[in-house]
Amino acid sequence: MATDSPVRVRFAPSPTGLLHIGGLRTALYNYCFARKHDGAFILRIEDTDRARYVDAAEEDIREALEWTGLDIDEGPDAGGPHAPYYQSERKEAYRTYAEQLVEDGHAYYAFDTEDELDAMRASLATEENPNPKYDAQTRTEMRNSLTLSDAKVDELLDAGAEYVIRLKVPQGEKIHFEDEVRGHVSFDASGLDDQVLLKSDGMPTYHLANVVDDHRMEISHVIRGEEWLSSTPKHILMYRAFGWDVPTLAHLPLILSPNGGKLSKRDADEMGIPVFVTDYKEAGYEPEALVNYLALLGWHPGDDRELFSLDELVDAFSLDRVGSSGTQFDADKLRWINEQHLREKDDASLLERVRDVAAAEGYTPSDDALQEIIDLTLDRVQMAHEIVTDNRYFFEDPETYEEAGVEKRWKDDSADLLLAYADRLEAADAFDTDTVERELRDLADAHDVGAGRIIHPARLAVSGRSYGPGVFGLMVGVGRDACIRRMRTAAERLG
RNA sequence: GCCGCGUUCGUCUAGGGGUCUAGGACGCCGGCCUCUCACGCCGGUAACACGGGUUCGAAUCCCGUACGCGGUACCA
Repeated sequence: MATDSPVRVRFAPSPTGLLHIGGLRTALYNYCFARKHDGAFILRIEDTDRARYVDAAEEDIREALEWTGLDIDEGPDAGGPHAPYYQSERKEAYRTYAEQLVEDGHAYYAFDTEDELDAMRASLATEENPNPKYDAQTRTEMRNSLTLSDAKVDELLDAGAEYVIRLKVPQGEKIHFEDEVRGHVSFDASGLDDQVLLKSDGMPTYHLANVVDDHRMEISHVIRGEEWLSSTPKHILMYRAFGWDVPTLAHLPLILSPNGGKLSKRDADEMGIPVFVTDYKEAGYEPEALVNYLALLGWHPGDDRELFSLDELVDAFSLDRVGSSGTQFDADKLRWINEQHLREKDDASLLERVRDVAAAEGYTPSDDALQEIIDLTLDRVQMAHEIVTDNRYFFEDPETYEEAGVEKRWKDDSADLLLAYADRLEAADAFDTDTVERELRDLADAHDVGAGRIIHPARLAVSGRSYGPGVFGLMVGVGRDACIRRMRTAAERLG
């Protein structure tokens, strides 16, 4: 294993759709590992599947990485010594490598058509073995350069017949490797099939392109999802056939849906758990929070800390603290982490953040007013947008009054008390929390009632709700004219 | 079906032969604070999948079973 070489890791997504949350976590772990070891973080676009290629996917990946702050050292935009970073642009190079394998006896041409393959599988499939392989056994009965004469093979090749190149998996061999998160892993080669390396359209499969690129880009550590664990022995075989060192391997546990299954678009929608990174952005999560949460999903810092900035994650990260079991997504915890990050934001950036949110809702308060609203609401929300969307009374008069609140707090004398309070506020020579409170308490004394007798109706009148920030601050945040107006309106509406 | 990987509170996890009457966090419940709601603080609930073995001693090591997940494509 390449242990002394400089750390070079890659995030190698396939542009087949929007970037999945699991993909972002893979990118994050790679990023942290690279930064931790002063290595390089490389982005490589694995666009070898023409059929599933989605044009907007690459832009989405780029945006997701930028949003979360995972800076790329080498890649399509950043450039680098191993360009191009698109596999589709290296089509011919892979063919050369595949042919080299054929020449060396580690791979072979196969001319079987899709129908022939289907027929083979159909005839061999049994209940015991529903997925027959193209392996050491079956390849002897198929049309390939192992069963056909050299002359026939040349003839087919010359005639431009469609073919693939398949890996010639050795028989009865045990393939062992060390995984940084799982320890020792071994597979029996007879359980593998003769993996297609070069497709009939001339494109490499993932397996070929991945091994070739990881080698030529001098990737030191392959950190990827557990879904690749089963194909790792094929990759090892290829490294061996090429005579290359195998990078250090680390397979990350998969992210599961809260009900245990795979995190799918469908049940994610049903449980309000976005699958795509862009959906988190749209839902209003702080990128720092998402990153923090994702880091903790399958990795543990070794102490009791839970709140991390990206830099702190880098500092604390190590592969040997990555867990090996699948991990269920917990939206509540994410929200909690989001809340913590929101509170750690400095005033200026929080103000800017909330200003954007307000603007999106059609509100354009002054910075002073907005700052006041933030001060009043920050410890009552988990999401930035909730400062605005859960507290619209700062921007507009309430149209309705919370029923349970009215039931509980609105008494026979409430209207009269509020009317009197409104008059006092109108006459007051200031409108700050002290004045507002003093006027209220004086009024309560004058009527010989508890302050709550006015406080609660006032809150109801001004915000339409029975809960929220302390009334005095709330009223100042709403403003004198609006408060007076709303109290008089409520007195009229609620009697 | 076969192959592989996994299994500690509901969830994320710590712990990796004795320090474990199993620790932390989220959630949930209760209390305090209080004009309400939050915040904060205090307290509580709740787990070693099961069965065998090894050992003086097992959550920790081994085997088996169950369950979960992944793979089993000219998809990645």
